Amino acid sequence: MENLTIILMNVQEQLKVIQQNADKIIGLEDIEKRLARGKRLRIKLGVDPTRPDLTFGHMVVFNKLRQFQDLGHECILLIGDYTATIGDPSGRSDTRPPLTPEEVKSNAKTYLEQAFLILDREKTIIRYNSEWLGKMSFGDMLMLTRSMTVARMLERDDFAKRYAENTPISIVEFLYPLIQGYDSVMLESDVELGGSDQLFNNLVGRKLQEEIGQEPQAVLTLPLIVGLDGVKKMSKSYHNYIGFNDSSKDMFGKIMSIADETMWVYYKLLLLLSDSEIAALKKEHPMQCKKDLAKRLVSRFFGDEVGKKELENFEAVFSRNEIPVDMPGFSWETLFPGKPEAKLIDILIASNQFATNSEARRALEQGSVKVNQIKETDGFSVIPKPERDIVVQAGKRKFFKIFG
RNA sequence: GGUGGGAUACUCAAGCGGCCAACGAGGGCAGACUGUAAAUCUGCUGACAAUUGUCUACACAGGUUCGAAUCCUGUUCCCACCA
Repeated sequence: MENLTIILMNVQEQLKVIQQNADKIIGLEDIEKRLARGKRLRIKLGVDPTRPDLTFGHMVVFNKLRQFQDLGHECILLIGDYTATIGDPSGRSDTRPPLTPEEVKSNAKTYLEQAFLILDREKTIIRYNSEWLGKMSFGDMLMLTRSMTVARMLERDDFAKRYAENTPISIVEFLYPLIQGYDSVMLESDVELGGSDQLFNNLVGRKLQEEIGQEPQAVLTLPLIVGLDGVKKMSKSYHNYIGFNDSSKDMFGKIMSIADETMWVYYKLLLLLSDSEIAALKKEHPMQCKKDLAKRLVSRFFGDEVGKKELENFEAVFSRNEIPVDMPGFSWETLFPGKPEAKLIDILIASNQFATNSEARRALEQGSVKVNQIKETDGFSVIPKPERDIVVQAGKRKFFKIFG
């Protein structure tokens, strides 16, 4: 079945798919040669299970792996479980504590659950680098370090920068690219995927394979996607990300909050639209395009029904200033058992929608609170136990309902 | 191993004995304006408290003082330079 796909699609057609959205491809001719002789390519994507929450940044790379899957190639998702238990030192900002094997295992599990929202579960081969790294001796490791020089390491952009700025670089960090490269040797991969920041590391794999006499892997990097701020790359540490685990409402809202320019990038990298398709979209009203983007992406993760629902919700709340179709609700009796009335401030606090009481107070002071669509600034105004539902709103995002 | 420098709220970064819950910038939140945004302008941004009150905070532990983020002592961690 898979082989059939390969036969049906000729080399040039495949190369076109493979090259779509690629940032850099090192060894394109190697890919072409292997395809020409009918080889089923082995694709490697290494993932780091220290942070199990996937963002749309990961989606760009997963999309590419998915494309390879659809072409019928052999796709390996390599979980860096061994490396995670050592601790990833790359954090200039925060040092990540090494994880225990149990943590790694459970992280990997949640990671995979999310990854399969994009990947084809049936066609994904899962491997763990502890399979071989766990068996390596110190001597083996020393052998490996012979293939790399300090000067070459310092070619890597971020190392060079940090060295110049006197920011510390730990020796383990020098070891990481080697370890990653060794993974490629063990897997005998034909192509390694990664974000554009992984170029150097992935090239180390290519080099090691060559030294050992394997056919060197090609390296295909994908652009890093820009985050919600429209400036920095999407990353959890910048708090500018959209996560696979976000609620459908948050996902929709976050997408709507991106800048217009960012939207086209998302169309291209996340939905894989072609340039001509995007050019056509640009003729439409940007707001319409953005709503459509949000709806399509939310549908991708939550299904068409939810996508449609969130669109309606958004239009109601933001375009028509209405209340959303669904929101959290509390019954009066659970909040104020036996009480015939309550102060507005106490209602806000009891609803648990505010991180602190002060925050609730501030919302009132700033005039963002509405009760049944009517603005309220006095926290001490008394609300009687309602006969019918009342809707409380704070800002554009917080809504909740109290039923009597 | 030696010498110097540093540790302040989400981040960066002032403050160097009272006027400090702590300048300023970024971020976040809210309001105005808009096409959802972006940009712009304005306000808020430790907690608790029915206005000006209390508590907790400036690495940690003590001390000096009427009073300390600010001075002293010790501890921990970080950085640079020299070995």
